[in-house]
Amino acid sequence: MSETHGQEQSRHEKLAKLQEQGISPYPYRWDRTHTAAEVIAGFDELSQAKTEVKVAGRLISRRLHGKTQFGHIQDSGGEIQLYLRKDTIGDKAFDQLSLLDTGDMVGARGEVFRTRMGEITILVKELVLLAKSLRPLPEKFHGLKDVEIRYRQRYVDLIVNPDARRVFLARARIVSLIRQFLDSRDFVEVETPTLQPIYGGAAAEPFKTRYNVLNQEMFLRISDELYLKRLLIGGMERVYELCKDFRNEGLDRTHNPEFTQVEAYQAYADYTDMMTMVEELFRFLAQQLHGKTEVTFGNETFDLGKPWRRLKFIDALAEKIEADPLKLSQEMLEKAGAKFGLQVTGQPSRAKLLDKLFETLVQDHIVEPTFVMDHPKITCPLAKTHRDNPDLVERFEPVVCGMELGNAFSELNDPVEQRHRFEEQIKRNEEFATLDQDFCTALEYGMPPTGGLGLGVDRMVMLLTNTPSIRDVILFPQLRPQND
RNA sequence: GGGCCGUUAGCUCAGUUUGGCAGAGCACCUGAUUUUUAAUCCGGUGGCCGCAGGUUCGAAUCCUGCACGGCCCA
Repeated sequence: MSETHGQEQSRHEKLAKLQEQGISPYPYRWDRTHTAAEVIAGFDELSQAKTEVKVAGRLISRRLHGKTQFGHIQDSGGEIQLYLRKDTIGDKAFDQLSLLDTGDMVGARGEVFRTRMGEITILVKELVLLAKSLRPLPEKFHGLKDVEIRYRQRYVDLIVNPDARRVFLARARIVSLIRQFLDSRDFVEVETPTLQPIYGGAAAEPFKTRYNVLNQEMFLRISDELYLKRLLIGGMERVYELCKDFRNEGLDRTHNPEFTQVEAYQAYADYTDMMTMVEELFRFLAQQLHGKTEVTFGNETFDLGKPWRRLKFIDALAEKIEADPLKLSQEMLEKAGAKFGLQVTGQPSRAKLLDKLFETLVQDHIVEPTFVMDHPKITCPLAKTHRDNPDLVERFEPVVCGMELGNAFSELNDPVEQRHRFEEQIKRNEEFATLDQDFCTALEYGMPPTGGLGLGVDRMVMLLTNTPSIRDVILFPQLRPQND
């Protein structure tokens, strides 16, 4: 056991004294009858009938007054004040209160009343220690601000920062509302492999692992796309999956190596249907969450009730570089990149250069909800060729405040073209290009025309809760290991 | 990958410019206090100043390297 000092030492001493006195610091259960919120909501009835209530939670504050004590306990839905009197709980029990600390889990039994200052309070007849806390909590007034401790010890953050609790409750609500939205449109939720023998569905570096029994290299999925499309081939006309994807890439304000994505595929639809669905989904989420469609993110406020702006990839980029991006050679693209201060590592492909140029020159400056649409064909092997322009694909990315929220296509369902596009990608030496033979085989059985959509749930939560860092919407974000 | 900033008590922070006893508030401990609520009042405890080197009579402070975190750029 590690050495303890100061406040921790004092708590260990109290623990020992409790045990000497035959008081279990870690009893088995407590029959709670009411939550803090229920006591407050039911106050009139409870106080009138002098109903005895049993509450439980973490003791988060104490105010000692000689022969009385006040304190608050916090449970998952709120706080309630406790009032302890020596003449109510008895001399011995009152003396034993000195062995309690803020941070301890306790159960309290008593009657409800309103104090002189008007606060609903429990006059405690019995106070039971439910779990001794051996470490002091951060100070209540300034809270816990050190972001590193907040992320590394999220449990402490959740105890002391109401804002952290608010964001994660909102996240749970958003996830639930996304399911509700899709379920109500007859989408079927499915589960596809996280461990995949070949990765695909995006251009990203995968995490590699090994399945010993098969002596086979495996990958954590970077996307669910190719499995979900197999289900459309199998006759499931509307499917979705809400799960973690993994990308072996950098860490920053909008990237975590494991992140949550919802992917939905709808047979007989195209990307314009997916645009409508995105608009409806965000309108629904904002309305359900905030009671209005106006959303504020940082300094920007916009109305998710309105249709999103449509911005053609090629037009927007052409305006910035003053040339037709489709007609520029590799060398000219590299020159343009250099001109605008782009630093692309390794040997950048044409597709990557176009993407980077667009990101820097256009996407980062987009504020209002926008569908960036009709990308150059080479940037994406899985989208259907544009019905009006053979050099483009029917694809769009929802972007808000420079943040890419997802990706959607009219899904390519021509098996011959699909195989060709994969092969071309590999021939061009695109990073992380793969050819999933079984997926190509599946397509040969016939996939209906399909609209597909992937949305980054973490970023959606950021947007809808006005949280600028992805680490504040992921309970346990990735950090570098501490070495000590 | 590059630049800038941060790391001091359990927590929130001063102190670094100009080297000279390690500080405050809250928390904690002792005492007073039977309707308080950032309770109040008396007295007290608590430090690997992120880590490792260097300069100096003397380093939290100056220099070098490293770690972690944040912001910006790419």
